[in-house]
Amino acid sequence: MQQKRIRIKDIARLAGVSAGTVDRVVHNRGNVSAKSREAVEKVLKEVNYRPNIHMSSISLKKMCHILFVSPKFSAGEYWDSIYTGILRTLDEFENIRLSFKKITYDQYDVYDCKRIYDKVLKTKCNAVIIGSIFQKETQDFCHQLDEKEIPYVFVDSNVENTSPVACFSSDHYTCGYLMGKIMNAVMHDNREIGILQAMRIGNESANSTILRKNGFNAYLDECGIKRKIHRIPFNATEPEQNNDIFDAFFNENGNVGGIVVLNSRGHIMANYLSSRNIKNIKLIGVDLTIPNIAALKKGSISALIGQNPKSQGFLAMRSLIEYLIFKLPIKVDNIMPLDIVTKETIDIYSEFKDLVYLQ
Amino acid sequence: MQQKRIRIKDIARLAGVSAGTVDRVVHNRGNVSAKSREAVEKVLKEVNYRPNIHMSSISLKKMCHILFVSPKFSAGEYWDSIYTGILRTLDEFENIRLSFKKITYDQYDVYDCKRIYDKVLKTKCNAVIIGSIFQKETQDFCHQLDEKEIPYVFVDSNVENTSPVACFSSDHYTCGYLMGKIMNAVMHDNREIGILQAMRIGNESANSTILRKNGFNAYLDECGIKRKIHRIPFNATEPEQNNDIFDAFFNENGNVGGIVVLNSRGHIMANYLSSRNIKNIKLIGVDLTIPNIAALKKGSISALIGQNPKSQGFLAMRSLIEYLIFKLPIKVDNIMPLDIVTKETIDIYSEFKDLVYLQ
DNA sequence: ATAAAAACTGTGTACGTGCACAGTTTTGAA
DNA sequence: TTCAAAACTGTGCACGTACACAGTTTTTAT
Repeated sequence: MQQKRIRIKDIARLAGVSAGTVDRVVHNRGNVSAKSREAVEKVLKEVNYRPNIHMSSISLKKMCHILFVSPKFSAGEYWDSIYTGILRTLDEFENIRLSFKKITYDQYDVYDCKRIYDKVLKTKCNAVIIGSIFQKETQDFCHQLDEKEIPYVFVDSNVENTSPVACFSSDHYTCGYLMGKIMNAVMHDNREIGILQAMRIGNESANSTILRKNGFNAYLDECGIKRKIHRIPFNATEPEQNNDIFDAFFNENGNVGGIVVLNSRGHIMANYLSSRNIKNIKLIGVDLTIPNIAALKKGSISALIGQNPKSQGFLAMRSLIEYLIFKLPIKVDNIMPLDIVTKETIDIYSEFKDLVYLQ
Repeated sequence: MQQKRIRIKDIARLAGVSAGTVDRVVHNRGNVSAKSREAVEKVLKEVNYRPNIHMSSISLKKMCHILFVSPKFSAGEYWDSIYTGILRTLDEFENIRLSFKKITYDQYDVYDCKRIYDKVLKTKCNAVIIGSIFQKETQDFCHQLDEKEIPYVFVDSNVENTSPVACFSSDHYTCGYLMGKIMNAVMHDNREIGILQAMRIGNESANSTILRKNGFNAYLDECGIKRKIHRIPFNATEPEQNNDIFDAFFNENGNVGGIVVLNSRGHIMANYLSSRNIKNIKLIGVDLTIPNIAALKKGSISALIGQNPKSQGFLAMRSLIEYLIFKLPIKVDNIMPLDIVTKETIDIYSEFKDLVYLQ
């Protein structure tokens, strides 16, 4: 069963070179003649060499600097969960020489994001984990990373026209599609639907919210559902203004029976409905943040979709380490599952997800 | 950030003994005076020593033999998924000296199970992963393992009055409860419900099926649902006889609108219904086996509950390694999540679960 | 043709643990 | 008191890799 593993030394012998040369080939360090390299590569292929990761870890002398760039977050929020997942991986690889830092920007201020991206580019680091909000700015950022040959990994969502080492995100379109399905299941009448989407300053780039909206509409179309759909404005930066906005909306539209919140702020609408004592409107949201869970438990949210952010962070960091340190092949596109959570399942779900990471 | 890790050597110095003595204390190998042990233990506590896992792996000389005892299985079945998970862990720890063997019994023949258990007890091994069907026999088996001080881990379900290192299973009661909830959601009329449970030879011990039934009934009770419920007999050992059994049942009970299959053989009922061209009966099943998935995709099963068997195997094996090799603290009770899968979500679910393990 | 530079190659060490073995002290029986 | 056995303790090696450094060969410039 446990046949003797092939070592660098064995490969050196088979290829008729020294261990140092094999090492140079394996790590692509240069200073190897074409003849030697070919000989070594031939043997490597023949024996399917896989380095002993324990020995690699031990012998690694270089310090590896990794940065996490993401929107600002507080405890229990979506991005905090991603961060927690990253820390979990760091804990697992505590015996490897790694330095890690997070650096955050205001997700409602594209200029702050740019500023932070520039700051990162000036920092000496070996890899970046990116939580992107602004498509175009992130593209530019990535192209500069490409130039500097700094690898990067996406969490939360992919960014087009970039070449990340890996991407860990849920399928936002399917998320919206699922929300349509659930909304249709929980609304037992023919009333109208409201869609909540954040008002963002400047041009609204193709982000997760848009994809979710497309998925939501697609479900309704496919099923031939002909409910009237309203867009409900929503102020993410100044939440205290929302009560007035919502009041105005419901004054005009009295026949709304279901609301879909396409970002993680479902609890704001939930609390509004509670405060106005409106009870017959079904609410579907995204992300198992602490306030969302509270609203779910109270019954003011009917269902939440979980995107497994902790696992995203965990896996992103792990992929990066495998790529950087262990030179292992990495799967680029990784779609995380969407969890449907209701009042009845939230407790078992929470308990479980506290302990569990997907891998 | 990366402060110098404390080594065995450092502890030896701090405790005023040699590295060998520290090693003996850490691994509980005896041959240490009370005075030395106390000194070392004091330092260990103070510095919160955690051995470098890579060095441990490298230096470990002993071969560790692990056995997996489970019901017989073929490719794509429930127990095969658990096995696949175990193999995944073995792959991850390929650099550790491990030997692994599976040994299976007929889950419908308690005598075969006993015979296999006896065989295991005669084999020299360091730990056992147990997939239990027969409660009482497994208890006896475990007590004998206890005597021989051989640690064991459960997958699929827990066994009372035993002291496993860990247990990885889903909550079968909640599974049944969920099935009740789903059944209630998909049945849009007041027709009756059928429950399928395997006829097992000899005494039917408290297994997962019974727990699921209790959960199912509990949901209906809680919601005050007053549907008539029938028990449908089911021959697991001779499936070709089931057509006649089912024919007889449906002749007598024409008003059944939903069927719950409490084991992984939902596809058998699904195929029966298809063959008789019965279309208006909703079917809920357990486990994402290949034939069950096929029936789900065809639409003859409305929903399946997944128990994450791959993750169970993966985690069980990993816990065992952490316990045996790395002397890490292990969480004993580990409840795996239940996934609700429908025709719409099966593709994304399958693709994902092929790559993903919970951890 | 010769020296210098560049390209290439081999050797040797550190990493921290598990464990074997040799060496030392304590215990206990005669 | 003596000596063997038991209990205890310290030393040193193997594990396979990454990487530094010294040494060797080839190329290039004069």
